[in-house]
Amino acid sequence: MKTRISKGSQRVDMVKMKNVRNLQVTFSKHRASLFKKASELCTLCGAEIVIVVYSPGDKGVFSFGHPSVNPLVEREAGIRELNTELMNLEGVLQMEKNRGEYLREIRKRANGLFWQSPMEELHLFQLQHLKKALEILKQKVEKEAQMVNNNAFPFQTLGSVWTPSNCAR
Amino acid sequence: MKTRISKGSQRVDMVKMKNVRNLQVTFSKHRASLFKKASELCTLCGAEIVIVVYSPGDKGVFSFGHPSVNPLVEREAGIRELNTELMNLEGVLQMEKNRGEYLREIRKRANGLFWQSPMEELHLFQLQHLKKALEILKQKVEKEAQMVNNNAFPFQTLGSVWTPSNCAR
DNA sequence: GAGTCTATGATTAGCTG
DNA sequence: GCAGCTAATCATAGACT
Repeated sequence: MKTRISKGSQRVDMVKMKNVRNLQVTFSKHRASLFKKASELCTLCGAEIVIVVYSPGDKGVFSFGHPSVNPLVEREAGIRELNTELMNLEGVLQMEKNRGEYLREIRKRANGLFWQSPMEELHLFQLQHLKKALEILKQKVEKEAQMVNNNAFPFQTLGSVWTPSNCAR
Repeated sequence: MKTRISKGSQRVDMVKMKNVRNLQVTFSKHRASLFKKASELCTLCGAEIVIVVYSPGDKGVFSFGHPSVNPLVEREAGIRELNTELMNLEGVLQMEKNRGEYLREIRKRANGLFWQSPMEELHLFQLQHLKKALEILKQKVEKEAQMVNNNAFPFQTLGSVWTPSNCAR
């Protein structure tokens, strides 16, 4: 309660904001009020809102979602699955290459008569598996886009669900 | 300016809100103030924010993004690409099936000696193309997640970028 | 849909604990 | 990081244009 130079100037001199401590406090307060405003809008008008906030300096990620949605987690899961699928596809490619080499080698030595093996069926099975995985992945991405999870809980507010290392920024 | 019964009650009796007209007005006002608060938070603290709002009754989708991001459009594009890839894969599968039938048929009639054709190489090329497409798709999803576009424009506020039909909710 | 107006109450920056 | 404080500013429901 002493030497309050410019009390209550509020949004007038917001641009300066040099002090780090004050910046952090201001960020937290504004973030809280932003999420509060969002929840007001949800309950008031029945709207559905998703908010993702990257803190200054990329120290953390905060998200708000109603009626459901942890978009970060879901998206992260989607990326991980895409990576898995790519590795699967890589394996299929490698097998295909090996098989090609193998075939070429066999063809060099003997002509035909080695084609009773169920290689084609195995290969077909793998492609079908890959296709199924991609379809599931597609469904998840679509579900993420639609955001219809009708979660029972009114709001979700998550702080720093990603560590900066995972965030990869 | 006449018979103002309960002026200024503000957030006390927000729960009722029966009138449809007032609901619409309130939604617009609150949405505007929400985006304003978000932009304040951006400029104040250097945060990066993405907001997606589904209007009550699913009449439209509104989004706010800083420093870039039209997450809806990008995600929609991603889904469309996934669909394309799935159709490609479907085609590969069909070719694989046909090829299997063809091989089996040939094997029944003659033993070997038909394996000079470049079928394996063709097949390999298709898989490589598919893999490349998936990698590009993966990059886009990751880029979407990272949201580092360093757009020159300070803010983006988009109203109803999806029509309800495309929104598919 | 989007402004305008007005009284009222919420919000907030900077500070302390 | 959170909570409380205080004075100054802002936001907003409802009505009208």
